[in-house]
Amino acid sequence: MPVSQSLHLSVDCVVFGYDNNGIKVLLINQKGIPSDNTHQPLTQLPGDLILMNEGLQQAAERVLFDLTQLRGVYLKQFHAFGDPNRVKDLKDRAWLQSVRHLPDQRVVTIGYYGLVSLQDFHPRPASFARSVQWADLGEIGQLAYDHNNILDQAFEALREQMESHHISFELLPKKFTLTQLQSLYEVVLDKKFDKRNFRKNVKKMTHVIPLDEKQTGVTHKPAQLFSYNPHK
Amino acid sequence: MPVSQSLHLSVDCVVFGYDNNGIKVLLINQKGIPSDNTHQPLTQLPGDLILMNEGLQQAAERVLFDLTQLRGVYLKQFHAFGDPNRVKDLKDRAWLQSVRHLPDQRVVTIGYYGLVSLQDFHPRPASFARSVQWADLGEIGQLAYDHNNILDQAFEALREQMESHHISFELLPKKFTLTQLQSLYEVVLDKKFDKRNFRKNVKKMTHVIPLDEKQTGVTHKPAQLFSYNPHK
DNA sequence: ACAAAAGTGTTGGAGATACACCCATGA
DNA sequence: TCATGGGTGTATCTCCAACACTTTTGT
Repeated sequence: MPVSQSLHLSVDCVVFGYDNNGIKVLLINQKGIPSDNTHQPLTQLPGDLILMNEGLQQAAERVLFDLTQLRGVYLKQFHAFGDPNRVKDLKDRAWLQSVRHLPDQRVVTIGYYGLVSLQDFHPRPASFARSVQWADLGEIGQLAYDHNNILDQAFEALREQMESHHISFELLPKKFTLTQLQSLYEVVLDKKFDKRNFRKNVKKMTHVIPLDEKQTGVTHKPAQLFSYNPHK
Repeated sequence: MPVSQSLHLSVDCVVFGYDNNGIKVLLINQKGIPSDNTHQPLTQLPGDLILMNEGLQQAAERVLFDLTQLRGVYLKQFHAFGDPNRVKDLKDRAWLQSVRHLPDQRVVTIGYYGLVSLQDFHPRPASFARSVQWADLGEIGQLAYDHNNILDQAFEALREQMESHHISFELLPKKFTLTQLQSLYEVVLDKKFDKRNFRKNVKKMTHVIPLDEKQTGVTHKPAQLFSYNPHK
């Protein structure tokens, strides 16, 4: 019986970055392969094989760090992708042959997504990432493997989480103004909200707590900062 | 680098069964091991290793069929479980040694859940299942591996799906009365609904369509049957 | 004093909730 | 004819959406 004796398992991280100009995604560019000029280095999500003794969540965090040096991003599992041919595409062959011992092996991957404030997280490439970029969600070209699909489903998951108001506040910046929170909602859900109504709703959420602290360095009335208490 | 060269991947199916008396779960009892009287056959969710050339969804459907002979159950992926020690518990060792070539190997599993009407689906044990049972959700003892945990999370996923009204109607019986639908909601969400209000809401759902058909064989006014159109 | 974003209440309407009686069937 | 669940409408209330001006700070 041909069971899953030899199957690779990976994690892929879809890290959304947020500032006042919209939503971006963290992508890495593969290193070129020195002795191969047929290889077009592709862009992909940060992801790699898991190690034998680490948990899945742990693997996602490690892989994200290994490739982009980001730490402390809250990652949430959203889906496993296991099409037997998901890494068999021609465009991906040269690269896989250069980085894997068994490049033809089937790879099942577990997708994680996260959301960070662009001001707080500054990725730097490492390992097999030649470079790292925050790419605009609207302007993503072809990615390696089935990563366009993974990205779409990750964004869908993020959106659903916000819509259902089951917000993991782990996904949000630690300190924020209500205007920032509102425009995050607006850009993710692609909807406008009324400022006063939005604030009324936030005040009902007992896990959103006002701090004794104000914005500084702004050229207008400084806003109150808020934080969240995940244990509520 | 110790990568995931040798790692097993499985699927586990959490099939909830519904009739007017509440929610049940489909469990299988492991066969005894002839030459081993230290082995206590355990109860577990239907699940097994995936094959090399099948997709994950396909694997879930096949495994469910192999063990319980059920076909046509709509299964939805909800989470991957990958704790490195999830199959290392003492209680599971004897069994794994009897069924696996590499019993000590790490196993990552993808969880699927489904919901069926108890009247329409009659499982029969096959493969390594000695017997099959619909167990009452409130009365589940210790299961093999981390299956108690998987079960809890599956029920949580089902509940969330119903709460958010993103109901996959694939999960519901093909033909149903509004009272049946209501009491399904009630038993899953553990809440009572008002009959008239519930019906008003259902009438707004354009994918719930009334049939020209009535209940038969009941000792009271026969109810109209409804179905759903998933393409709406 | 001006620019720029922060902050704040009220009202009308839609949608949710509460509630009780007649109907069709099989025994 | 009786027992059983099926099926229906209305009044109230709650919650959500719409809406505009004053406040605080830096320059």
